[in-house]
Amino acid sequence: MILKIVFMGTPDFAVPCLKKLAESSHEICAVFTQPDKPKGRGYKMIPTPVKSTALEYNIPVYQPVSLRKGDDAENAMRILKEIAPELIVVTAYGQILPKEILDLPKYGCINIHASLLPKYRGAAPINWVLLNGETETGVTSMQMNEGLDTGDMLVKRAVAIGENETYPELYSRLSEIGGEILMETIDGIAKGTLNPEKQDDSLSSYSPMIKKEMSLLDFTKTAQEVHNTIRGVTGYTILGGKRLKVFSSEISDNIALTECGTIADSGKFAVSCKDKVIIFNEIQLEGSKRMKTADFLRGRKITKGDKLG
RNA sequence: CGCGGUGUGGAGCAGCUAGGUAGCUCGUCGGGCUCAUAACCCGAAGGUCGUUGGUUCAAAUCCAGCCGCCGCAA
Repeated sequence: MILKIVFMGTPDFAVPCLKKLAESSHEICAVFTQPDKPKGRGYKMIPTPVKSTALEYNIPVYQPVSLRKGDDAENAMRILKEIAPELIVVTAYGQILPKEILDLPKYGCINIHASLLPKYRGAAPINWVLLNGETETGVTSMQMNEGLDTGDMLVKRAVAIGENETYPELYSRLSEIGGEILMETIDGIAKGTLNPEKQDDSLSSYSPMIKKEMSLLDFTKTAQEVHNTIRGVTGYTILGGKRLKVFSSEISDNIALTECGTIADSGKFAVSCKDKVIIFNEIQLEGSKRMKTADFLRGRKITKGDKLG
């Protein structure tokens, strides 16, 4: 069965889903994505990843400012009614759909969410899973309702998280899985083989948006907590008055602890936390590019006892 | 025109403020030491100093434009 589908999504995470759809036999009538915004240095206008992908496949793109109010919302509603999709697929779109849209397609709207629902509902599940040091996460598809990630679950797949796995790595893995889950879900809808499962609200948790202050490393915390911050939101600290981003790290059991926030081993860029020493593996100093710490240390000497932060 | 940093042999950096022989830590190659080594010693190769133009007797260094990379902000 070939379905008429409208796709809604914005960031990289949604791209594998869109690609799978575009390469399937289904008819992708339109893509909705957030408006282009001035971004980056010099406020250049950058199209969203989903927009770029849609254009590659010659799918019409719509970018309403809002789906809930204003002229844009009315236009969007008119367009959607005209298209009359049988299914709307939403992945990390960044807008809340009004009930009118949820009820429009014959098969309703489905959403791909990067967590094992009902845990980690909300905007930033991947970050929070890492911040909390979870060892397992996954991707869930659901039949959307008016709540935030509260719809009935359709297909779910769990994956193990690596000890040192970082946000970009997990993000990319889960986005690929998202594409697979989506196709399974659509197959299930077409064949009528799905068994929607209600979410148990008593087990639910919520993952709010990430604030940038959360990335600042606090070496008075345990090494595991610092490590999880680096993994979850890419940590940063201050070295010689400059911002130092830390992209990846590992915890060491062999290096002797020194005062919190000081260099414990200058040959490895090891920093003491509350209980153990953490080793930075990949860093970037403000104004410079991202590099392995081994490379960094060739040009910039640090001394045991130097203080960060 | 949002603010700022940066571009030097294969890697990471110093040198630029007060123009005048290209330096450091590594890597690579050759040799030595060693039972042996990622360790140590000796030696070698490798750079139009991002690019274009300007000032100058002379520019990596001063001036202007362009390109690339990056931090902040959004």
